[in-house]
Amino acid sequence: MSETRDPPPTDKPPTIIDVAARAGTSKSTVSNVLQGKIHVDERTRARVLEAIAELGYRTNVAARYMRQRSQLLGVVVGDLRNPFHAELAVHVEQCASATQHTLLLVTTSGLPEQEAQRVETLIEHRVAAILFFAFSGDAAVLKAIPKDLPRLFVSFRSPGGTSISVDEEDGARLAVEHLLSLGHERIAYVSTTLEHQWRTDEARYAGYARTLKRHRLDPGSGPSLRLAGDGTATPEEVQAALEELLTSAARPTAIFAASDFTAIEIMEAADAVGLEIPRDLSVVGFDDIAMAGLSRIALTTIAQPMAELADRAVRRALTMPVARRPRDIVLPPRLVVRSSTGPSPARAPASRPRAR
Amino acid sequence: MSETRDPPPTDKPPTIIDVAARAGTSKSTVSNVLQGKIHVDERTRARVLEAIAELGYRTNVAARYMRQRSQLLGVVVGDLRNPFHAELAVHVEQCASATQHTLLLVTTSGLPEQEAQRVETLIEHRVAAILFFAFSGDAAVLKAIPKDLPRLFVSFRSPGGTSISVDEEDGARLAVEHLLSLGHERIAYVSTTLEHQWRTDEARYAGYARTLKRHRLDPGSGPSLRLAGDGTATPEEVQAALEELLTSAARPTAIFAASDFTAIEIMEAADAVGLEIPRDLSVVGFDDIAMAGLSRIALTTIAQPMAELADRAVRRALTMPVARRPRDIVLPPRLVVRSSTGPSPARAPASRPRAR
DNA sequence: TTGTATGCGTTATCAT
DNA sequence: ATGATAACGCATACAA
Repeated sequence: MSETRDPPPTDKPPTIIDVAARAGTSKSTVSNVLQGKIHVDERTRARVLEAIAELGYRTNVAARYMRQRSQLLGVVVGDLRNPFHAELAVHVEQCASATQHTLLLVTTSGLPEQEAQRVETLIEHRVAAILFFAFSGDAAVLKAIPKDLPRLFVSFRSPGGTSISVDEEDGARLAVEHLLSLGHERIAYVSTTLEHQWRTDEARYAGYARTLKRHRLDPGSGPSLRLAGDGTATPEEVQAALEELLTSAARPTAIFAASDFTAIEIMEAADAVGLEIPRDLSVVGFDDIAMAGLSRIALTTIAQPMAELADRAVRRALTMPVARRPRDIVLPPRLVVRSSTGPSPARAPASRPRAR
Repeated sequence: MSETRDPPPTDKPPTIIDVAARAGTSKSTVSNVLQGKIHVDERTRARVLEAIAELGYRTNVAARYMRQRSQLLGVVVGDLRNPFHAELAVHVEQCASATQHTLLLVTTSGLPEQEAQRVETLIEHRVAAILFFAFSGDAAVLKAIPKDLPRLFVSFRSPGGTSISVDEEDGARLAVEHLLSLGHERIAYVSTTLEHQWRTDEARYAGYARTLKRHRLDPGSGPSLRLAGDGTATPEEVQAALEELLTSAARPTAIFAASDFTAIEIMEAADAVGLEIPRDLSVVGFDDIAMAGLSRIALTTIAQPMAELADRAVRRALTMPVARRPRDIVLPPRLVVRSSTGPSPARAPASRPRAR
C-alpha cells in the first residue's frame, strides 16, 4: 500500500538538500530547477520534481530572501474601514499576486508615530516596495527608507516620492460645475476625515475655489467646513459641526464633499436636521466607493479608477528603476451622477423650504 | 558640523558585525542587546545602542527568521470589500502589532484554487499562525498546513481546526424571536453571498428553522432563498431573484438575512419593487457592520463582537500550544434594534398594502 | 559578562 | 549539464 512514503519521518521540514539526496543530484541542480533558469536535463528535472512532491518540500523563503530581494509588497493604509482603501487593497493584492508577491499590510490609524514604527517594520522585512495609501507627511519617515527601495503614493500626491493619483483639481471642477449647472450658487466645500491627506484636501479645495471664481462666485464667503488635518474630531463632533452648518441661516444649497465618506456623514446630518436630499440639499462626493451606488445612498460623485490606480501602482513599484526621480502620474476622474444632486431650490428664507 | 557620520559609506546596509565593530564588542553581545535577553553591562549596551543609531542599523529579519519563528501572522480573507472582514482585519492588525507581529494578508475571492495557492505562500513564509476569515472547506488545504502551525477560523466554525465565533444559532434565534414579537408569521430566511461559509449558513438557517418550529410555524413552507454555496450568482442575478421573492403572491412580511451584506441587497430589491421598509417588509441582518448604523440604512441586526473576536483569535493563535486539539470558542451575539423592523402589516391580499 | 565557533537553507560563482 | 563551495546575516550553544 504505502509505496511512496509520506512526509519525511523527521518533524523538521525537508530542505533542498533532502530533495537533492532523494533525486540523486546536487542541491545546485535542485535550485536551478526551482528557479527555472538554466536549462536542466529533462530527466533530471523530472526526478527533482518527483522528489519535491514526495517529500512535500517547500522553499524556505527566509533563506531565499537572504540572497534575493523579498517578494513582499509593503502596503501602508490609514484605516481599512475606509471602503476606498479596502477596495484599493483588493486590487493591489490581485495585481501583486500576479507577480508572485504577497502583501505585508500595516495600519497607521492616521497616527504619525504608528506610521513611523510600521514603516520601519516593512523596511526590516526588506519589502520589494512600499505603497502608501495614506501618509502623514512626516519627512523623517521618508528619509528612513533606503534610497533603493521604491516607494509610491497611491491615490494622492506628496513630496518625496512618485505618486499615482487622479487629477484632484479637475475632479473638483467636475463636481462644482455639475452643481453650478443645476443652478446652485451657495456651494460649500466640506472635508472631515483624516484619511485624506493634507495635499489631497488642498488640491480638491483649490479646484473647488478656482471653479467658483471662474464663475464669479466667492468661495471665501461660503460656509465651508474643513475639519481635516487635525484628526482629533470624533464622529460626534463632526456630526455636531455639520448639523450646525446645515441649520445656519446661510446654509448652502449644495455641498461638495471631499470624499464619499464625508458625503455620507453629511447625509446623516441632513437626515438628522430634517433636510431632504436632493430637494433641500445637493451633495456630491469623491471616490465612488461601492456603497455610493446603493439605492439608499445614490450618491453623485467623482469616480476614481481604482483598478487602474492599483494596477499601475503595483506594476510601477515592482519594476521601478532604482532611484529614478519622483514623478506624478495623473489619471482622469469621472463624474457619476446619481440622485443626491438636483436643481437648486428657489431662494427662500433661512428656514427650510417646502416647495421646490 | 558633521561630527557623527551619517549612514555608512557603503551602499549595503550595515550588519550586526558593523555594529559590533563600531561599539568595540562582538556580534554576540550586539545580538544579546537586540534580543533584550541576557543581562548586558549597561555601558556596553549603551555603546551598542549608540552604534546602532549612528549606523542606522536594522535587523535583517530574513536572517533572523532562519533561526526563529517568523513574526508574520497569515490572514486569509475572502474579500476585503466585505466590511465585516475589513473591520475584523483592522482589529487583528492592532492586536498583532501589540506583539510585534505583522500581517501577511492574502485574498481568495472565494476561489478554492486561489485559496490553496495563497495558503501555500503563507506556509512558505513560515508564518507564526494562520487566521482564516473565510474558508472553502477544502480539506486538502488544511492537510497541507504543517502540524505545528496554528490555524484558527475566526467568525465561523469549520472542522479541522479551532474556531472563534459567535453562537450562530442563538443569533438566528434572537433575530427570529424579535420578528415574531412584532407579529410576523411569514418570515423568510435569505442568504446570498459566498463570503459566508457553508457551515455558517447552515447554522444560521438551523437556528431560524428551530425557532420557527418552536413557535409552531413551518419554515419549510416559507419562501426562503438560499443562494450561498455556489458563488456563481452575479449581483444582478441575486437582485432578480430577490425581486421575484418580494413580488410573489406569498411574499414574506419579514426576512432574516444571513448577513448585513445580504440585508442591504434585500433593501435594494425592496426599493426597486416599491416595498417600504419597515411598513411593508421588516429586515434583520447579521454582523452589525458600521454601515448598518447609518440613518439611511438603520438596519436591525445581530451584532458580532468583532474586537473581542479579533483579540481572542490573535492571542490564541500566537500563544497556542502546539498541536492542541481543536476547540470551538463561542461568544454571545447581541440584538441591535434599529428601524428596519416594525410591526407586521395587517393581513392583506398579495398586492402590497397601503395602510398599516 | 563577553567572545568564538557553528549551523540555518538558499543562491551565486566557478569549476568540471 | 552538473556539482562543489563560498557567501548571506543572524542566533545559539559553548568556551573563556
